[in-house]
Amino acid sequence: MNYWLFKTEPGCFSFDDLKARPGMTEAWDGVRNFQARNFLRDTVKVGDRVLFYHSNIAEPAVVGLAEIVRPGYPDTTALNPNGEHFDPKASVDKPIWYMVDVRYVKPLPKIVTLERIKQNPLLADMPLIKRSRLSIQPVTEDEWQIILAMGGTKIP
DNA sequence: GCCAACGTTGGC
DNA sequence: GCCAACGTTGGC
Repeated sequence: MNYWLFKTEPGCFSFDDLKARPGMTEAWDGVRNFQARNFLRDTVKVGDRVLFYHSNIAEPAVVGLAEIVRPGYPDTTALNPNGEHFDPKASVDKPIWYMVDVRYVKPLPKIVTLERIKQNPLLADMPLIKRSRLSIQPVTEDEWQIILAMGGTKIP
């Protein structure tokens, strides 16, 4: 069991967007960073837990929990020349980019803002603090427990 | 909207 | 393979 933090811009795809599809899963596509790609392709497994983080807004925060329901598979949005995630170097044989499928689990009763995370010395090693641009980040079990506690919930 | 951080590209 | 230029991310 691994824990992750997935970042998204809510104007593009928000936690409510995921919630709005009850019983369905969503493909986490469009990741175009090699380190994040490696996590999606090699490390993310079915059943892994995900902190859903909203970035690039006035109050960036972990807002809810999700779960991996399908491990890494080729991101076909890279093959669509009309899509915004098109990569001319990608092909069916060499997809380059990967995505996973996630499902909505539940919101945090109290969102955990970046500000609160930065104030907690136990969370100082999170990539969110020092490598804020990485969009798929591993989270330790301790960090997971702390953030859930700060969010007013327990392991789902 | 600004700008620092930093990942990627491409010339050499 | 180095490194300057460039583009993007994301907090503020």
